[in-house]
Amino acid sequence: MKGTTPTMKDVAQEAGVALGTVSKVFNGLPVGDSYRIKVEEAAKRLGYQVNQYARGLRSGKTYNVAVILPGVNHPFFAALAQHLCTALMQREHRMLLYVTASHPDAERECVGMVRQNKVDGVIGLTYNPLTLDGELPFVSIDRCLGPDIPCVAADNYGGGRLAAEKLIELGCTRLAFLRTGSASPSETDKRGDGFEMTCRSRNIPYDALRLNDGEDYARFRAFFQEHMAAGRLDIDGIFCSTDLLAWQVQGMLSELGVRVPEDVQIIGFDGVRHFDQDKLYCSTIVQPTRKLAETAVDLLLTKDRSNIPALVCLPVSYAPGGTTRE
Amino acid sequence: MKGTTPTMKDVAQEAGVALGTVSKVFNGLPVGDSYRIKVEEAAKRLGYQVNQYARGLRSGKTYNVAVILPGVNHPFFAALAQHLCTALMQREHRMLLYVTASHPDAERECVGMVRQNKVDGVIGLTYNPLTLDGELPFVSIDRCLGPDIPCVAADNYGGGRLAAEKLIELGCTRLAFLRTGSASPSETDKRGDGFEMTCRSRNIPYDALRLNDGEDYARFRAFFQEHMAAGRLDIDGIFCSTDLLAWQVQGMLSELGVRVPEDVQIIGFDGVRHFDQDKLYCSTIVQPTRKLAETAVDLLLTKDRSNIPALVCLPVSYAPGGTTRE
DNA sequence: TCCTCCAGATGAAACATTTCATAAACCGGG
DNA sequence: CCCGGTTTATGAAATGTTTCATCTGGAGGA
Repeated sequence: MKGTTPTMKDVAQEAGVALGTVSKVFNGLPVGDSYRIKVEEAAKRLGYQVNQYARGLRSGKTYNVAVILPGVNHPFFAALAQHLCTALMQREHRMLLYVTASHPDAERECVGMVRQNKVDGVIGLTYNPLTLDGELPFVSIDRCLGPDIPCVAADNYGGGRLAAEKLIELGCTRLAFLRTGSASPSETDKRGDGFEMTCRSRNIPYDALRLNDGEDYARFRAFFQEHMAAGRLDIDGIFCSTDLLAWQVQGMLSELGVRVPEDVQIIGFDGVRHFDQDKLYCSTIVQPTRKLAETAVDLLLTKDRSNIPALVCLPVSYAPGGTTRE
Repeated sequence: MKGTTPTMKDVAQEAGVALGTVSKVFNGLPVGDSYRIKVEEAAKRLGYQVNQYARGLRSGKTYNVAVILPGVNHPFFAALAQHLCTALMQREHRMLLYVTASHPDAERECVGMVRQNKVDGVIGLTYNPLTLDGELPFVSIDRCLGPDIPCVAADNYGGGRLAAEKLIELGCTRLAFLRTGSASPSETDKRGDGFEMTCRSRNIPYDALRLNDGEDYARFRAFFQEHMAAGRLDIDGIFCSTDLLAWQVQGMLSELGVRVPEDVQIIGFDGVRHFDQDKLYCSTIVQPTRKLAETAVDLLLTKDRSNIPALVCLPVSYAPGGTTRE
């Protein structure tokens, strides 16, 4: 017992081999079997663990990955964070989590800390393109930031189509698409685009109401009141760009005395759940959160960074959650 | 432009000073003002950032902290994670997040990774005592693990008392305490203890139903049915050990045709909110999540580890959330 | 003018690893 | 048994810090 944590040199001495040999064993490089065994046994005897900081210093590989999220309070981000963490750990990496609260300043600050910390790569769901200039492998989740930044996202367009198809299938004849401005500009729009395309091709009348950044939810309320002119809502199917919005719309409608799903059916987007339980907030288009996380990690850790797809689009699915007639 | 990231040596050269002087500047050690300025300007010119791995290797200080949580899906844990992250970043540390899903195996695995990663300390909300043997500074959140492990927790006992007092104040005459077995054994019990003490001292009749690990929620349903013998519920105030439970109890009661808060008032515990919005799930005893996180971080980063309090107990508060008459 | 001190700057050594040029070991074939 | 050729182990150099023993310059006293 030396009282101090054992080093590779100690292991080499204990095993009676050279320092470099021990290094190779712990990096999976080819080593003669007899040597490998000697080293492994010596390491176990001493309780040796690789010092990640020395490794990081010398080789640049640090085995940890920075994850930048707007927050972890929202269940979609929370699920993402959780799956990213487990996916990374399965691949022997650690997750360095930065939360930005969506402030560009905070995001910039994170980039500084990320660079300072010398991580192997960054997985981010951010608003600004994060000026990493290709210094570091970067994978974006749910936001296409540029041609040379790989992005993994749910099939937002297809999800929009699916929502429209479901509502029509469930008997709706007059639809609406509601969207908040706080979400990213490009991706959430695709949900609306898919929705509108389907409505048009099926010849179903619809309204689309997009809130700009900073605008109040009051506009939604006004929208509903307009459509209640005849005493009852003249819309019977609503697609909301997020479950959060769908949840709030439910509140507004119940205040107005409109019943869900009897009078109007609502479909949200995300597939988030109450607590970590099963219950959905509403009928919804479910994002494949786990698959998103795993794909992002795989993409990031791919050795050959020359031919990486610019966009991986994962399929979504429909799940009834009480705000539709099925 | 050298094409490679600048090192301290580069900064020293650029500033025309010695290597050690640059080091001192970046560690806040005393340096002559003229030197300090020269170094800071040179560093800015080169865009220099301290290499944390070299620093960690040499000095043992790594400026990152491991945070071990059962999960990040539950809004209470999510809020905790978020506040821990910001509190750490404010103190120039990074958060290495490990999620365990409450499996002892996963927790053990985390300890290994933590040790291997050479972090400055660990903040954990875990089930098992995490055999760190005082190797590393450790702060436990919400669970008292032992005499030499500092713990920061909400005032669970006081919260239980507060819940009982509120219900009584709001006119309840027959109370119940419900608790799930999945939460930690000791801490959640304190909530019940406080509740029962107050009921007893105020001479209010009450039932207490504690679910053991693995037992089904069906027992709660059975409990309610028993108490509906007279056609209507003979209990008019319920205290649930968590908001999650309160939420599910609401569902059961609405199935039974019991109205909340007209027939029975419910108070939960945690103070978690829908998404990251304001809306509470129920009337509740609010945990000071942010304060918990900040205290844990401060405790962990305290230099002088000799006289650290074994338990810091933070005050809770009551917040009406629709399941009480105020 | 010279000597003594002292605050403060200096740079070599150490930290634990990876990598690479070199050396040793091994294996067949003549 | 020896000799090329190939495979595999070796250990010194290098990575970017911090630390500490040493050195320097300047002020103050005689």
